[in-house]
Amino acid sequence: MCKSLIFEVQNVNQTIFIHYIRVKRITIKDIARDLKIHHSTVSRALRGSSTVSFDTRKKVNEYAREIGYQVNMNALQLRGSLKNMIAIVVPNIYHNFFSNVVSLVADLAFRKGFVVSIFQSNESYLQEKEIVQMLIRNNVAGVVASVSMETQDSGHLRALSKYRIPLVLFDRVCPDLEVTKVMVNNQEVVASATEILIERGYRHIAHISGPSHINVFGDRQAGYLSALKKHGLDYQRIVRIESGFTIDQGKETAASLFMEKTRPDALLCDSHLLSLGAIFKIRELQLKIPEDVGIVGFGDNPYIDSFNPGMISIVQPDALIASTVFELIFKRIENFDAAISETKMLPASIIEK
Amino acid sequence: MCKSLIFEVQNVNQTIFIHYIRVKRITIKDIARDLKIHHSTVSRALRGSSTVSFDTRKKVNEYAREIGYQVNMNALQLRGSLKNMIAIVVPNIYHNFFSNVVSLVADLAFRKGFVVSIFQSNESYLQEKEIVQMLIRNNVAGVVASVSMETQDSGHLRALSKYRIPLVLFDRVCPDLEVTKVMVNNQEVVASATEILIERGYRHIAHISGPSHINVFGDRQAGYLSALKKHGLDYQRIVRIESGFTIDQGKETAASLFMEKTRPDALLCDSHLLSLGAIFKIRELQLKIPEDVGIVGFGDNPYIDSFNPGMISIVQPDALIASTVFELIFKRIENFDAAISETKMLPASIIEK
DNA sequence: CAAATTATTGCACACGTGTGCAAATCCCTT
DNA sequence: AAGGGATTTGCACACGTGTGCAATAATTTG
Repeated sequence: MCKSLIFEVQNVNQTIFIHYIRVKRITIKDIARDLKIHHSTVSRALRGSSTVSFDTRKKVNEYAREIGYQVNMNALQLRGSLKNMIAIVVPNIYHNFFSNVVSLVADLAFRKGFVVSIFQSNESYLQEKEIVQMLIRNNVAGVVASVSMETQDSGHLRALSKYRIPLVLFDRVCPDLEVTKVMVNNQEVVASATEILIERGYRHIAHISGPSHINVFGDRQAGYLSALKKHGLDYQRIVRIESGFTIDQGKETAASLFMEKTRPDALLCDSHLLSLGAIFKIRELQLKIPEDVGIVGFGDNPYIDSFNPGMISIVQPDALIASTVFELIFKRIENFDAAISETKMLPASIIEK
Repeated sequence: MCKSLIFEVQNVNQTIFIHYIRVKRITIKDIARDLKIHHSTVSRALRGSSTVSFDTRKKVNEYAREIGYQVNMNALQLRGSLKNMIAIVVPNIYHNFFSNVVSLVADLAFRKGFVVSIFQSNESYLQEKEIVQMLIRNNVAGVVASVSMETQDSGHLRALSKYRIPLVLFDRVCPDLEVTKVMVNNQEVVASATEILIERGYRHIAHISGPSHINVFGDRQAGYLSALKKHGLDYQRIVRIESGFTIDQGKETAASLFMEKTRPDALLCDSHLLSLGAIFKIRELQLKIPEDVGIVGFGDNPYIDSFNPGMISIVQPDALIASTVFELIFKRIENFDAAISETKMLPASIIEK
């Protein structure tokens, strides 16, 4: 009944064994046998075809329900390369920004009858590549992604086009890839936030950011620099963090910045967790926010503001991003060539405390 | 090249249309044709069979890589009901507890070569049922789930057994279902937390909980009541919230509790978001924590404690839960009948501030 | 009542893959 | 050169489903 065979597969960085299990499932042929009719008739009856007599249709549907028949999607998809799964690939889901967007897109897609799968790259290019290849193997209808920090090469994403699987990138995108994109006006909003700091009198503003080859961070760094230039400030300091953002990194980076000969009096943090870490470190150092140090963070945590740590928050339009992303991927699933290379730029807002 | 057909499908509560797209993909037959050999030889070559000559093997693999061939998992799964996808079904991923556990299980599974899909029931029984049926249709290797608040009937989960798809429930489980379970000692830890409140002098302790038919909440309510009884306290007050937990609900519930004739002097909150809401309301009312009101919350947010709102946190062992869950689902994927109806009870801990 | 029309059902194939078995090719030995 | 074993390749089928087409059954028509 249950025969198990072992299968060698080359994974990210190790050879592992996948155990494939063989079990028999209830099929239309079982129904056909029991009802003494042909399985093609069963198929038509289940699809509600009017070429099947009402009696047969009724009998088949009732019996199918009785024995708990479920169609085998693999057969269905194999037959016609039928697809009803949308995959979402994000660096992680513990950043509220990602889990919010993912949640919202998933709900919209579910309502339209799609199955939504969520995948985490863990900010690893290799894992991201592995995931994308797996998605091709699994015949997904469409892919929504925000790339990892390590991702510079976009070959794995190009492969999706080869298989005519539509792709929509959001937030973090590949600049060299001509594909549907949903982005936030990072440069503009960070420039504004920096100006707010300047207007409030801070003169030594440091920017804790990510690798500049990622549009999100490159744009923010450009916005930061343009604001400094506009106001003729000399001091400029960008710390680029290459791996994923954590609270500890926020703490450490803040600590080392405060050790530098020219101490910053304001921190512009590109991630919610970084700003939290920075705040903890600042409190440890017995400094006050915003009197001693100004903080700008990305407030993807809806309730953190309620603790009123005195920071300025840049808020991304999660719901708008999600609905735009879904609208575009849906359009492209219906017609692969539609909205290709379309870029939407959505406005972030700033909450001053 | 791209023929699109429309398909009527009965969804949760509406009839919707799924657009199935037909595209042709690169197959081993393409490789066979180009290399003028039989597709079965290609198949063997790709699998690294030693019955294929070294030259042919090399030629095939190089060509496959060159044209970007990816195996069609649908065909693979259809052939032998091969399965390499683990599905995780949770009420949502915006509660840190769930996103943490999901994240960790996903990573462990990925390392073993499984593909992990994450699904949200949104605390809805109907959506949960829909998801589970879809998982059966899609031939998953195993299912990990934490049920929605609405889930009382477990028929949809039983259906998994019929198809011999292993199931591991964690945290919120179905009491009437004989299946592998990973739980936390809720009753015990809540009893302890309640006793801590009592020892600190609080006498009117209210409990904001969930529907008692869910083990997690039923157990916690029992723990709460047993502690009160043990210390001979009269006041007992349980507010049962039937839908998902939000910050606003925490606020509202706290507000209404403080309007009652006997005002509670401590709140035991069954969710992180509930306790946050309660804290905000308490601050609004100009009350102090812990002087005026004691708060116990489920601290599934690792950094919230750093804001030191003066609360007592019950911390669940996320990593241990995740590794236990994965260990069990893996065992059951290898052998469906192993560890069935095994129940693991893991210890939560209390952080006093 | 026979013929024509329509309603219903069965047959066979395709989708992409892997594998048992047979056929074909190769190399070695005598 | 012929036989024999070992190596390599091809053939055919199965997995579950849906659909064009043909065959049958039921109904209507003249």
